[in-house]
Amino acid sequence: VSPGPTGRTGPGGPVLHVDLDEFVAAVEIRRRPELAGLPVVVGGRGDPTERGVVATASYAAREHGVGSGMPLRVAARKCPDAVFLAADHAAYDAASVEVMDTVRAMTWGGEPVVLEVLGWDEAFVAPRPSAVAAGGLGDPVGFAESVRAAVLGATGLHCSVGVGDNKLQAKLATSFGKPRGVGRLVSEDWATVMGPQGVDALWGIGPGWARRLGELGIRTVADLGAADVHHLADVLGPSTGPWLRRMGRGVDTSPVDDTPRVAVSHGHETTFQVDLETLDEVHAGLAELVARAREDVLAEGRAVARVGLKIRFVPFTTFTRIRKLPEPSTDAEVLLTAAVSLLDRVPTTREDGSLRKVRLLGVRLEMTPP
DNA sequence: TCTGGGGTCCTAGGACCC
DNA sequence: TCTGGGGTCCTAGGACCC
Repeated sequence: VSPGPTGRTGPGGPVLHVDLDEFVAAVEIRRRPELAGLPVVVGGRGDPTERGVVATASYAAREHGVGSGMPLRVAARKCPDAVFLAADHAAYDAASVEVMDTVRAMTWGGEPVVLEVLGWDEAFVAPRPSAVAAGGLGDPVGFAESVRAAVLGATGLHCSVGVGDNKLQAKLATSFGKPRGVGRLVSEDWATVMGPQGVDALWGIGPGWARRLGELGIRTVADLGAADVHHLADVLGPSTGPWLRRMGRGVDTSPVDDTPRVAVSHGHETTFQVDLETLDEVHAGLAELVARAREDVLAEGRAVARVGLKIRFVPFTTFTRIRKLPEPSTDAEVLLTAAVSLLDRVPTTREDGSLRKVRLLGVRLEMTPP
């Protein structure tokens, strides 16, 4: 793992968004070539009769209507011949490092690129400000093609690349390039390409915001860009309102920033294959989750400031509770005691005093700043 | 055929203090 | 004769993303 030199770009230069094609499925197919072209579904423990959902489906599986977030049982009904696999996080971590190291080693305009990693399979890429100022970057689309070729050559994995004048545009452009291609969306095309689309086509606007905006009569990206900013701020918040309007106009001034992310929290949660029915089982479940989350925190040499509990009862009623510790701690007993104590703030019993059936438990440990 | 798991950020509202 | 106005800390939960 070789972190690149720290840099960030200002507005002005081109921005690329690199997104691996069917990443998780592609990693599985790479090590098992006999799966190529077959419907492959990764999720849960790889058993479609269990509780779990699809994490990634190969393009062949998507042709059968299988998509991420879908219950595995549904996927098995839609595509009985699919190969179901358990998620192998370590393999995806390793493949991701291969890809990111490959891109990070590239130069653009004679200088190392700035690479901002977003997750396993996505990154923003920009030229350094000094390279922008010096000119001679060449055609960004040509550079995007060279990124695709480099990643494929070094890792055997295909990706798509978006080219834009900022991160928002580049991110959206990638979908125009998928799969195995380059898409382009720049400011001068914004109104034509994005204006007529629904607001939920934007990155960061999901069903919730789309519904709230719809109640204000704002349905398209063009509507959003033309909305009154004071009204949006009043109704949606002083920070969210203006942010939404800027998005409607294709404006995004956030830099591509390769400063390593500092984790805020670590957590684990489990949906049980069989609902828990006793308090002993719940305590044992919490002990397991606390232990796993604590290992992640210790691996970073950090301490825990707040302990969070998530509990989902049958059928699907979910509560979250969180508590600040009197002082930061990594002590296993302290963390577990805090997690268990949060159960007292949740309605855990039915009218007859018996425990409600527990479908999911989760623990989240929020850390002090490093 | 019921609805994962890992995260981040934002907002609202209550408590508390001056 | 109704109960100011900030500011900060804390928690619950919504919303979104991969």
